[in-house]
Amino acid sequence: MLSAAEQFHILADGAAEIVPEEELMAKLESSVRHKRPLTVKLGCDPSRPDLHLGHAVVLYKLRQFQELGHHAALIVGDFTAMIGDPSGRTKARPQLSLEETRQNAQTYVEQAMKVLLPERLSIRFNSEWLEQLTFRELITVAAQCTVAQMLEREDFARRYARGDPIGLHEFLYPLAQALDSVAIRADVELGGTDQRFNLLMGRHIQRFYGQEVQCLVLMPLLEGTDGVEKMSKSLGNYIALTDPPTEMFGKLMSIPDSLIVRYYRLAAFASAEEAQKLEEGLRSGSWHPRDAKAFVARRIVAFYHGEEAAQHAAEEFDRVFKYHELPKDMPEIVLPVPVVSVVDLLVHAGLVPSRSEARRQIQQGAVRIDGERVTDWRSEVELSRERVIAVGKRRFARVRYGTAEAPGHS
RNA sequence: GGGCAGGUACCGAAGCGGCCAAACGGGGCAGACUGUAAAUCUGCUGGUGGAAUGCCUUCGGAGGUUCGAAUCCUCCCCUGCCCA
Repeated sequence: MLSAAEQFHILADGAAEIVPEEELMAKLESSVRHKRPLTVKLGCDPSRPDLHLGHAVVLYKLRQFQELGHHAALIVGDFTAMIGDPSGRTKARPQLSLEETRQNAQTYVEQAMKVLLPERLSIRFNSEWLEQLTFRELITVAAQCTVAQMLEREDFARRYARGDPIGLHEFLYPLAQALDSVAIRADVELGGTDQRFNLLMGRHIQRFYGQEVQCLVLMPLLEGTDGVEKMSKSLGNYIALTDPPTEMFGKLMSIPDSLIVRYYRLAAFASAEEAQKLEEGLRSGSWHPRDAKAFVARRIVAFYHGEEAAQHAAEEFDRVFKYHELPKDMPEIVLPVPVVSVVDLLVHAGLVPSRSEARRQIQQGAVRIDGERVTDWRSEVELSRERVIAVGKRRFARVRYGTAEAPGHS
């Protein structure tokens, strides 16, 4: 087992903030002394079971705790997910049935396991204790906070100032999360920096229950592929852990140069030293930004899909974008008619959502068939031989004529 | 419970009887430029349509007035502010 100081060094690496540092150090020391692993909590929201690289930043930190012999506790917020957002305003918290919650939790865990270790891991559902909570107890807990304190939370403050609605129950969610910490007697809670308030509430409420309070390890928020907003599914700037290799690689290549080092650090889990080397290389010019980005992308893809897939994805990417060749594999569509209009072709191939959109794309010169740009949307295509159609730079399909019946199975 | 201001396309926000599928900005998509990008410039951005001052759906919901409504009226739902 590593010394407390060595552990601290590893754990602090990459963290945006540790609150408070001395306390974590003390906990680690006591852990080493008594050979008692720390319980490290990470909450997860099963209403959105698709994990992306932003989640991975925190998950990886949790894994580091595991590697150091500590115990990871994944808390599935099934209770809050079941309640949802009664006002129905936020789509972020849809109301889920118990079954949906279970299912989502399962896929969540499956995806999380791409980063976490299966050992020293426990998965708990917070309905286990929140369901039992009495109204009396809820009021007692709620009494530990003032409205002014709640309004300190940045998004509440902002929404309040803007005159946006805030549901009363929203004030209860931080408390629920804090009660999770109480329930499992968390020593440490992990989260993104945007979770600071909620995690601090855990300390507050733990103290109320006379427990030793948790430390916070806050991880930086990873920007999405747009390079500005934090990565999130609703903004559509995310890279999912389940994205296939080529797609993952492609998305990674589209991030702005300014994020190369950051992604290397946060998404490829490079150490501070490695990141510094890359940064210097970029500055001195010994690393071409494009190559650096590909290097980072490859390392990330390799983490989730293996070295071979990463290499394949990199080659495929070069083929399509660098040398403007066709991708090796693209969807193959079989149409039951020998001749179709280009517009129908695009729609049926699923390359475009509507006929109007197909027309627009053609008018804008985005459509190519066998490399030939299509200029007239009224033209027709003969499918006596296989055709390769491309819409824009990244949408491809191989289309040929044949009977519609796929190998039947029902 | 009362008063006031609001609810418009993916988001923000104009429109306030016909010229509105609805200005503008953001986002998205496409083209040019590149290193794949970013930045920049340009175009497109409800559906249908061999493209029409056409048809269909859309401006919180339901009715109504009108030749015609996002725009006027009635009721209802929702949000914010103020008062009680």
